[in-house]
Amino acid sequence: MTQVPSYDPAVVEARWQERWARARTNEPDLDQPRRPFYNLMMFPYPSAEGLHVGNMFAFTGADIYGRFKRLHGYDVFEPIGYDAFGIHSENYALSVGTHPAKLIPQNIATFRRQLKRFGGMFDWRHELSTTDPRYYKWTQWIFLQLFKAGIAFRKKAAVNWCPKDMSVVANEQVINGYCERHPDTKVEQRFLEQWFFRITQYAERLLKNLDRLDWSDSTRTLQRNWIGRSEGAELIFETPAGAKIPVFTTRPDTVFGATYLVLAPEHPLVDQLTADEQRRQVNGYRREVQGKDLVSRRVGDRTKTGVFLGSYARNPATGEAIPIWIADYVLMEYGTGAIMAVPAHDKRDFEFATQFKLPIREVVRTGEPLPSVTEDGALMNSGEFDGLSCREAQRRIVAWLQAKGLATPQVQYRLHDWCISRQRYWGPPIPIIYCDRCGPVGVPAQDLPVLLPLIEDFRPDASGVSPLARHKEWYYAKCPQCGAQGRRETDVSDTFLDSAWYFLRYPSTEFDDRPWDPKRTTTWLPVTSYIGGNEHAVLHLLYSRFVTMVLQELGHVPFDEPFPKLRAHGLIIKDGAKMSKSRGNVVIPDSYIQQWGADTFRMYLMFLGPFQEGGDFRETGIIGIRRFLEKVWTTAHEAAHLTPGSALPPEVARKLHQTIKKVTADTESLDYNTAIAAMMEYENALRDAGCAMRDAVEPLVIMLAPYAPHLAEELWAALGHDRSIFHASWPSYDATLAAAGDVEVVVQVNGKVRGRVTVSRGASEAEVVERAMQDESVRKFVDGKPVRKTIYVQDRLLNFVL
RNA sequence: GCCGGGGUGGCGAAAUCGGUAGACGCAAGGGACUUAAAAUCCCUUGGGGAGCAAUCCCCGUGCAGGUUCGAGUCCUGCCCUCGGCACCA
Repeated sequence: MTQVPSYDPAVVEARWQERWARARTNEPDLDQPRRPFYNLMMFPYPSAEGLHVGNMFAFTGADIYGRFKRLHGYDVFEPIGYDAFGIHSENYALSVGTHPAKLIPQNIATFRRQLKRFGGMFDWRHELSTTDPRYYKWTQWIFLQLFKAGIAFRKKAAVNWCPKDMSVVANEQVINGYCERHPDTKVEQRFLEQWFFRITQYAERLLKNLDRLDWSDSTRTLQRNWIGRSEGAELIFETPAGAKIPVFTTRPDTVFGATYLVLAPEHPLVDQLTADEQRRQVNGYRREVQGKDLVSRRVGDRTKTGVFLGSYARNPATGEAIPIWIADYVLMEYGTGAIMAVPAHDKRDFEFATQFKLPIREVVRTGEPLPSVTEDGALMNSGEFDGLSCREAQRRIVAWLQAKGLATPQVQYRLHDWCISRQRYWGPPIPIIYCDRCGPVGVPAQDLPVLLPLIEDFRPDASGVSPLARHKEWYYAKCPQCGAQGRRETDVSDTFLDSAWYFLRYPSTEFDDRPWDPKRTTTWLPVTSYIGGNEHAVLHLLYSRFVTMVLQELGHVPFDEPFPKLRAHGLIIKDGAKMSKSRGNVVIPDSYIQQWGADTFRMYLMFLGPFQEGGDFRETGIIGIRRFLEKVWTTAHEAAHLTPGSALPPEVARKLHQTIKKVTADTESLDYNTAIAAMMEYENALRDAGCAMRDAVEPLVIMLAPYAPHLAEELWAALGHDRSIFHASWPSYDATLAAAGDVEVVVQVNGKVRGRVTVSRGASEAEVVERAMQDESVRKFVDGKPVRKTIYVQDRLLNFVL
């Protein structure tokens, strides 16, 4: 018996991590790659608790894919960085009383240590942090490109305002209308002038390009629904005084049933349309709505509220005067901020009309009870259009009203323009100087970055002025155009802007005179494979696509889609919910790695369930992976002591080729759990056959390398190789051999399994029928009755229908 | 309420094209080895029933229907659960 050393993951893993770093194993030649493969994973937000198991699940899955491609001969570039700006860091810093500029480097140091310990194939030369001035200089530069192109603009928009914090709070900080930090304080709305990006201008392109992206269908569906294209028409309702109220509707066919109008409370025409006797009530309602936070205005079936303005407008189809109301279920942000209410055929309008006793007129006969929303029906109560189908009527009615100047066909998107202003401290300052004479002026490129000053009192105070505005030496700056004294923009930008371009920066991190090097960019981008969480399926991905599209239009990058191939992984659930600090269910991987080793823990996470679906974190079962690795360890060491020569036993050879086939396919499709199961089966087969031959073991060690890289390196070296296993090639399989061998065909009688026959693969139907009829049990159930029909599925099943 | 996932043994799961439901692993039970224990190895393990036995029969993939020779897989309606959300006209 050969002497097999014992497996000590701590020693093995430290050894190989040190060797990888020394030999620069994971640093591809970015300038002269033969087969570049940009393997990107969504960078983490470096929280104070450290990298959690959910992060590690994501990174392991992405790393396995990168290593798999490396073994296929690609020059894999796998960078990592930190998305470290934002409200979370700032709030955390406030709560512990330490400056974020001090906290973040600590957090990053922890993350870096954890990322190195788990054995990711990261190219550490290209690490980046969004908080680094060398990085956010270019975030600001991108803002300026959009500003110059007219894509960045200012407008007023509502924010959540906590009177106690004297500060803006995010939607997620609003709990049932109250401030997260002050449970007794109601959050209000305030209207502030803010910077927006005109993403809506790109809605059609963002939507259309989805068709050619290699993304999962569910992610594309989420994006499509978010963009929310709907076709309809803008109809004009005129008041006796001549005011024109445009409304957007997807159902112009129901215009004869529009019995009142509803405007958003913020609608600019409300003042003008309010009758004197209603003014007090209207103003009261508007105040009430403004007193509500933004969050409680969304979601769910709420009781409808609203107020009559006391005035009327003319229905363009019927000519009758219908009342005008305001209600908070109509949003200023969508369409024209006004709707024609058709209570008979819209659920919300129906509820509202019922509550306020407004007339309901059925105009589509559908045979269903009101409100009937289907478009399968014929028009009624609609004058000359009676009897038409809804589709037909939509075209005809719009054409008819259009001729009278009262309608325009229109496409509306649910997507809003992107508000990038944050009334906060911890972010990149928006590089704008306000000048009384010149207006908002962009900071010249040579003056970038506009450094975020390291002020101690970044806490919002009672003045209600942004923290940055209190620092006069920073706040006042010369107008770049006329030289007069100007004031800096004191808002910082959204973290989604930081992460909307980080993939462009990674290959070019060493350049300070350009955001990305053109040659590096054409060599490595667009990103070959992007893997990240489904929770970012909408915002991050949409914003990145938008920024890339604009940069392409402006001539800065040669492609308009940054992520041609994307795969979304599932979430790791703990105690019935995703891991988050607020839920207190965060699991940190360190102790598991210490106890079991990174390789075991990586594989354990991947074996938990399907990578693209995620699963519940639990602690039982890690031992199973460890046992498997120990078995491979033993088998490989035994093989190392045998002299190669004789051919593999046929059943081992067959199983080997079947395994290579399955592991190759499953790893490519990210079905890591079943790939691991296949390797386990193979190792079991080797032990059953008592076969520890080099030709049987080496392919297994290579297949294991993406999953358990340190262990694979160690075994590869033990097998006598002196270069890293990642210079080896992925094993190929012989399809004929993989398909060889006998198969068991199930024999059914009337759909029930009554017997099994073993035949050689690809046997003819006649042969299988003959064999099946010899089976006693099958004969018993056929019982001499005539077989009406025989169904044969090659190599699988035979069914006699009597 | 809307959008997108998911629901299969005691547990995590597998079944890739409508064709043997439960691969692989955990846990549990039994056995071998050991002075003993740990580790390791071997066997059993969806539920119910028949048989001395080899073995055989019935039921079973959230619920109720449907299509089909055949449904975990397809269709209709519902329930539960996770993630996202901006009552989107």
